[in-house]
Amino acid sequence: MFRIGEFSKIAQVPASQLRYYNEIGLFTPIHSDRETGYRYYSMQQLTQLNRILALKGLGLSLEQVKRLVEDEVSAEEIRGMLTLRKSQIEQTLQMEAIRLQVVESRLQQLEGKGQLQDGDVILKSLPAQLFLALRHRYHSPAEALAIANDMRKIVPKQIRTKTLGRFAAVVHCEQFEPDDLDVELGFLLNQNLDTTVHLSSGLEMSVRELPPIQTALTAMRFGGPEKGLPCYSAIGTWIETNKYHIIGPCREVFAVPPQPGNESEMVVEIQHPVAAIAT
Amino acid sequence: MFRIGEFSKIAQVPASQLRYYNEIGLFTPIHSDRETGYRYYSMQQLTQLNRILALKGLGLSLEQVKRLVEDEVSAEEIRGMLTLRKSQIEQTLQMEAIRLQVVESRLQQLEGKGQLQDGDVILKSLPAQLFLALRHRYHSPAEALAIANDMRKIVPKQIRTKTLGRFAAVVHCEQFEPDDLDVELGFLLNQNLDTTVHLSSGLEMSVRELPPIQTALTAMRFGGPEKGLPCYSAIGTWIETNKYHIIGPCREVFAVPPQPGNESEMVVEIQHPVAAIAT
DNA sequence: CCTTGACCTTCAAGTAGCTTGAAACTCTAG
DNA sequence: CTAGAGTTTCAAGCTACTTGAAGGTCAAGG
Repeated sequence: MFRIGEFSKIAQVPASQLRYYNEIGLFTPIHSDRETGYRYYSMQQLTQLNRILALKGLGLSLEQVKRLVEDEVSAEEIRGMLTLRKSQIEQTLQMEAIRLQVVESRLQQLEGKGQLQDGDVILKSLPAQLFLALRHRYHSPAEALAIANDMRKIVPKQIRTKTLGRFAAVVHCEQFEPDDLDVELGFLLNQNLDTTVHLSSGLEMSVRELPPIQTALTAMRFGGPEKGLPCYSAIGTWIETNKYHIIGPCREVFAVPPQPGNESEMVVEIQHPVAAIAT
Repeated sequence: MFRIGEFSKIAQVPASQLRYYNEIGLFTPIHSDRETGYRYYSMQQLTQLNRILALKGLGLSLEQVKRLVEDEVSAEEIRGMLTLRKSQIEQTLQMEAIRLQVVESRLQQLEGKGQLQDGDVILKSLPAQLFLALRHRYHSPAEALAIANDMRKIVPKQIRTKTLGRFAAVVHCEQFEPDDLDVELGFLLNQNLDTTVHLSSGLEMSVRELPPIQTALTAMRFGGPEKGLPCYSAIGTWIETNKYHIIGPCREVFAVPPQPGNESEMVVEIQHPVAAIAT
């Protein structure tokens, strides 16, 4: 039998942690002196402690570890816990990889420019997104606006509010030509859907997945498209000075959609997928 | 100007979080009503909030984010922060990858056996380890023991206690033959060292790195090598039933080294690198 | 036998980044 | 004027511990 200090040295675990595990009932000393309160551990307990630490090392919570070592758990449940944990790890792995990318972009940006904050352009990484939308060629901005209004009237009646995200646009045409606009309009979704939505014009919206964007350059536009110039020029300047290039269609996500009556109150996030030019 | 609820919907950030950011002075509403305490935000603040969320998304602490957006920070410092963060991410990436491996091993083990706990054999993953050691062929266990005792007397005098880890052995010989033991004896290290240590026999210990073991099968031995049989047989059984194989030399790490006088009190962790047999 | 110092005890508070809840106040539509 | 939605502050809770204070215990040396 060893007192807590010696046992902690042998097990390479801080004594405070052993006390804590005792407190929450995860790992109990083999004997506690009634009079003095001293905890006593035996070498045989090392095995149990190691098992606990191994399970904890997989990233399970102490509550889960406790259930596992107390063995009130079927093989089925264990499999469930581990499979869940596995997918969690896979997810963090992905996310961390993206973070690394963004951090690297930021560092590169620093090299070129010496500061982090350039006007109101922000570097982000965007996950994949479900999108209930219609891609169409419009011959005037007004035509597009009409369809958009139609969508914003019809869609919320057919889809649960919870499922429905923000209104957004993907701009497929390379340049802005007012009489030939190739734009995909629709709603971002929070869950998958298996429906299509028919508009009054007979056109049909369907669901597809927008791919993730590892590095997006974003800017906020307050007001209608006429306010867009400063944003686009800020993004353009950024791209030029930092030696990036655009690698996909631009997205516009409406934080505050245009309300009939005061269209100029809208707020839009402009998202441009970019990448550093290989050097 | 928007009240907190509406702003939180637009920004997609819970109101509680906005209140918290206000409390810690990270993101302050543009106006607070003196009488009612109501917080009011403006659309223009979306940009700032987005910047904050982007930096936080890189995994920086709110304290760090605060310093960055308050802009009391030089480009040099930013670079430092980001480079640090980058290496942290790289590290977690590595660790998570290993966790994933171990979880997968565990799951495979479940497939084969239907339970997690097999005697006292535990699955671990071990990081790379510095090792101050001497590899030598011994012609009897007693000879090895003598060298070990020599090491345990001489080394602690020359190396700081803080640097010195546990006493350990790597068993390079495939089978146990008492008159031809190829064993590497020495101390695990907590920091790198640039010295060699001369033993009284004239032999010399030097530092090398033990490679990491992604999946190790470990068992605890309480007592001398004569107590080893149950451990090795438990490990062997485990390997057989779970269709694994051994992929490297076995290690023995001394949690409680043999004390002259009561050698039988020793506690040793046996570590066997293994991998699932490809199916 | 007593003291000294190492070791142990419990209890409380602190960590990060929030979330949840309670009790009370404010605003807006009908 | 009132109901109900929205807001406020304050407190506590979450995880897995760590740190510190105040005080009790133990073994060795004088």
